[in-house]
Amino acid sequence: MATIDDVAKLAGVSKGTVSSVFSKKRPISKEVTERVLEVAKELGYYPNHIARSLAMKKTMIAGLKMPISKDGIMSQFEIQMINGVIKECSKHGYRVLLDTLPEHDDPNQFSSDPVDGMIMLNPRKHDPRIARYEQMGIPLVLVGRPDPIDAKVSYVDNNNTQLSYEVGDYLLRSGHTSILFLNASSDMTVAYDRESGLAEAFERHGLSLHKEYVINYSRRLHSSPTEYGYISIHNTYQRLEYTAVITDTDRVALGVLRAARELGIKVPDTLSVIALSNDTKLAQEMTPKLTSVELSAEKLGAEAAHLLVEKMRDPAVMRHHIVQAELVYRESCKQLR
Amino acid sequence: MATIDDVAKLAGVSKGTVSSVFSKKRPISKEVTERVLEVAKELGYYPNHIARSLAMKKTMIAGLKMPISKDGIMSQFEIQMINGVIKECSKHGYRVLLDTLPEHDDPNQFSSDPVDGMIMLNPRKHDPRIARYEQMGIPLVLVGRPDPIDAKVSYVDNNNTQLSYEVGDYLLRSGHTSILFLNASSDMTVAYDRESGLAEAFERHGLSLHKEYVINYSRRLHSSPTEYGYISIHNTYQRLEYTAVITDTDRVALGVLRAARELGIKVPDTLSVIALSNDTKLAQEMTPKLTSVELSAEKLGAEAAHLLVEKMRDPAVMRHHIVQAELVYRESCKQLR
DNA sequence: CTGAAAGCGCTTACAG
DNA sequence: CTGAAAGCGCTTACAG
Repeated sequence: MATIDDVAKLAGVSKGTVSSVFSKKRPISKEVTERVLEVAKELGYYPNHIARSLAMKKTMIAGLKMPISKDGIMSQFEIQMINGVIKECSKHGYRVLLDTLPEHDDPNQFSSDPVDGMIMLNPRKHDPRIARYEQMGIPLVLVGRPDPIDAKVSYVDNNNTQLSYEVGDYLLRSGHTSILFLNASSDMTVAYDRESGLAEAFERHGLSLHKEYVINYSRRLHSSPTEYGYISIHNTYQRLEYTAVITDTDRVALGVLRAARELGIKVPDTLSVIALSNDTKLAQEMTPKLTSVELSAEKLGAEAAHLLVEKMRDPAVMRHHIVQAELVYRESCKQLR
Repeated sequence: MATIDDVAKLAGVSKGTVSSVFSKKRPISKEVTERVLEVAKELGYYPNHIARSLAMKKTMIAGLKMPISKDGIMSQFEIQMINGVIKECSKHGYRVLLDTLPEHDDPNQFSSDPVDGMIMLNPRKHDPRIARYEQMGIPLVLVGRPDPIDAKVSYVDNNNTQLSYEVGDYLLRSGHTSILFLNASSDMTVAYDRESGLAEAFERHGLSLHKEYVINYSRRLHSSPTEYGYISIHNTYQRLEYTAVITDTDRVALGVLRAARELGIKVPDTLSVIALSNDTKLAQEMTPKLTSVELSAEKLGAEAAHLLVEKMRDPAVMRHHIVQAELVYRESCKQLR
């Protein structure tokens, strides 16, 4: 393919002039501009992004480091997060490089990415990569908090514990005292955070969260989140007699609603339902419309990207940002008093 | 940050030697290797990907050209497709550059991407970018067929026309003669393809597809796909008296089911419902379980990536690949005879 | 407004 | 096994 040299020669000008015609960084006379453009078109010349990046030390690309799980499945949360990153980046003229390649065993094989900055998902404990990006002088923003917490690194995160406290408090204040909690899979830190938040709400109301009212999703036991919700209601409703159920996601709630319909339980009249995340975005399209928490995975991504953009402008910027998930009241909960 | 020169000097060797230590492209003695590695570590040296790319004319990055809609929403189809692309690319050591930046008005501003090849979504009619990538010598694979069809470009696509023929044929053979078609937005080529496939099925059965039985989604008129399905049933059921409805996606079907419930229409007893795509993956979690088409968006992405990897190895490769969408029979359709 | 030249940080024949 | 030098295709002071 044609290079800047080819164009310069054929147009009878210097490379610098051709460069300026395309970058517009210094004024070029109209005649010359036209001649260069014409020749460029004739030759099918397009500036080489890599060469330009090398010369300018700037790529206008933001990296997103996101190890892909072995089964290759991205969660809805990840997907929305990516979406947020992309939107925010493209707003500022950055493109996004998805780096899903697994880490090489040999740290010497570690190669820099052609990026101006990096967003890293789910940092591990004592993640060595954090120091590496520091050394390379690549601005870094984490999604999820660093462990141990490091005041020198920027990150964004959700307020999971506080959130389930809020949800629990809302239901308890509404007069519900017996609440079924269909939590996330127990190996997720978010499940832990949520349970402790909910337990705290119970305590605050002089009650306690009974173990048998907490069920965890299990990929092994449940064929799908919806099935998980469906089965759990059928298995427990007679026995436990709760007046409200908190579900992991809206998909789980979908199963709860179905089971309720079958059992003749009116939602929200005899059973209130509330979902801790709005995965499928279908909450307001259900019958009844589902009261749910907007986790704002997308916002999380957008905030991370926003922070990164700032950091790329000024590497001294250092900040933490907690994205407040928001409880959206719709039609699936009822005040008992 | 440290460069190859710094390392070379401090280790008392040439740049070429340092280069070889990292690339392992030619053997370096053990002593020298160790010395270089030590110095590199001390200096915090990591090879510069951009400089390497320029020298090698190879980036190990695949581009994914995907204009982001103004509201910034990616459809489930796009998301799954991206997922497929990423999986396949990372399998072959490629990272993915998401290029969501809107096309610049000025074609002279068009800049090459730092990629070894490109996957482009939804090519437009007479898309000028196709020729551009050709000129730049960048291997290109389209997702969706080029318009007009160009034998020189590689692409993957669904068999949309045939598929809706199949769906129509299935319903007609089942004894349905009056079918409502809630099609995609009319500006999408897929909407055209589907309608012509369905019309063909009608003809084959000696019938014809009446215009008023075909409704197109409109972002302006409908607040959501689900709403589109819901409203459309309410607006037409008394007047048109169909026994089956084909919907654009499963989300539209969700609205249809809700409207049917309200109107006391039994699905599938008095109304059969079938969705042409399985966007939310909720088809089998609905009540009744929805008969729907599995478009295999992810497969589409993976196939595109696979083709691209081949093309990057050998630019002469040229191929079309049709991903067969599959009609999955569940519980929402009834045989009338 | 334009040119000549150095420089960005690597790789790669060529030589030894 | 290693070095010196040219080259990848741009940008950017410096000079005029």
